[in-house]
Amino acid sequence: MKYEFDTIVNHLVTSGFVYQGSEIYGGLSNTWDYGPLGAELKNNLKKVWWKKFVQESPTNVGIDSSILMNSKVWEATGHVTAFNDPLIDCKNCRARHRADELISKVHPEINVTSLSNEEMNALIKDKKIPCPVCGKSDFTDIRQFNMMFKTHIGVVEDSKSVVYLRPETAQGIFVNFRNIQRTTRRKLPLGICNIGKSFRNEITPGNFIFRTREFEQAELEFFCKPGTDLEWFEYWKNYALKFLKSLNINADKLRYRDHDNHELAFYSKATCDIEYEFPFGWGELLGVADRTDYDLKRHMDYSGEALDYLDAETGEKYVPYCIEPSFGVDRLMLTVMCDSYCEEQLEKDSRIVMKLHPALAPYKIAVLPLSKQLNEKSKEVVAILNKYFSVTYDDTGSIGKRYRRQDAIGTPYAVTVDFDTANDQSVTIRDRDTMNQIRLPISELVGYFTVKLFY
RNA sequence: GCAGGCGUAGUUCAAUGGUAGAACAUUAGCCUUCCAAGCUAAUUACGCGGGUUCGAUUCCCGUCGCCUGCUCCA
Repeated sequence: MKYEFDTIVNHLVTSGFVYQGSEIYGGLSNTWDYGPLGAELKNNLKKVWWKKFVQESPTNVGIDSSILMNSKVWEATGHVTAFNDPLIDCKNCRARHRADELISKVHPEINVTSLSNEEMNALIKDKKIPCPVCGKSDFTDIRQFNMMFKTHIGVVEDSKSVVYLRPETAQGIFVNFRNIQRTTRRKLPLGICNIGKSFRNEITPGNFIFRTREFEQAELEFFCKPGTDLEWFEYWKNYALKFLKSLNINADKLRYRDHDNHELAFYSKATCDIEYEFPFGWGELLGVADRTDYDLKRHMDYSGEALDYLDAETGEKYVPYCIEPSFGVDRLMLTVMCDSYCEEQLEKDSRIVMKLHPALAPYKIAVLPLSKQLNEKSKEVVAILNKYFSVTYDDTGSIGKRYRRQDAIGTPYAVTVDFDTANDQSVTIRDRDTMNQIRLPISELVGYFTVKLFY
């Protein structure tokens, strides 16, 4: 069943998963805040990612690196000069294009990445490359838009204190490679994980939280011996897909997409995306890239520090290659929210259910007294369960209505306290997906849910 | 950023050059006691700013935001 994107977005916004940023001031374009439910879901998502990529991995460790970095980092990586889109406007129809793409569309044999802006300008004029929209060839000169956000350290805005908000979290890992390798005493292969915010001044953000200028990444930089990189590339491609499937994401809506040579990033030897079929179409969820030894080598050049690795067994010294699976956390959010949303027709009416994996659900258990007179006993049950699980409580409206409310936010279990509870010390557990009910003693609840909610 | 469309309670929709109604939702009470029941109340809206006008939610301009396309990539 396919649902309109607007329908899903509306549900997420009205139920407390996502709010428009700065809403009371008329909003700020393409900024979003996660509400109580969204924040829980996002934390859960990061938790299971960390569990799969750090905790359960024999090779990987995790760090938390800072957003602000020495500007030389971005000179070394090439972001200051190359993380720019060469934009060009058609004077006739006013459409905006990327100059490099204009050229490669008509002349795929030309390697546009090696061209300077002046060369591209000249080429477009010489070859009379047409505008794909109106067909004329009458363009402005190329204008460079740096996609990195700039700010200043210190209260005085002089040029010496310019710093950038990182456009990717990866560099926090590369610059720490030596520290981590030394302090953990790990041998290669060694993977280093990092979750954090990145910032890109995108030209065209949109599709709700799919593309925003501030976004969160969950990245792994996996360092290995040159020559073994393609093997690891395949390994992490599979691992990433398996991870997504373990979250009950519909496998039919997931696919690999290999990058053609001409669309590879300047630092990458091979890249494969995993895409999800959103209601608005296929979109990238994560990318796995073979970054080769590009980053470490550049940092060696620019910092003058040795970042190579000594294999004590063989005596070999080399600069490791790096495989990077890079997740967009907000895109993962959007994926699980879209994927789990459904509307079910029941006998008398219908219900909205978010069939979230229990490990991801904002609330694991809703405690619902059958009557408001049972408040006291119900709150005792809450106090037992909330030591272990994220629990919510609701005593307003009919019991059926409260079940529906929990369905709509993805709560997998409801515990109902009724008039027998005081006598038999038992409660009814209602399952979100099947709507079945079982009765269980209160003393067995924690054990029961621990098993049910295990990821 | 460019082109087109849109902007009235939380949601879905009305009406109007004389400042707005409904349904659902929400909250409280009664009733009920395991899947959106009923009754009685209550809360809540013309995105923002300026202009025309005696008077603007309505007309005009600007702005902000949203949607669609160009775009792109975590």
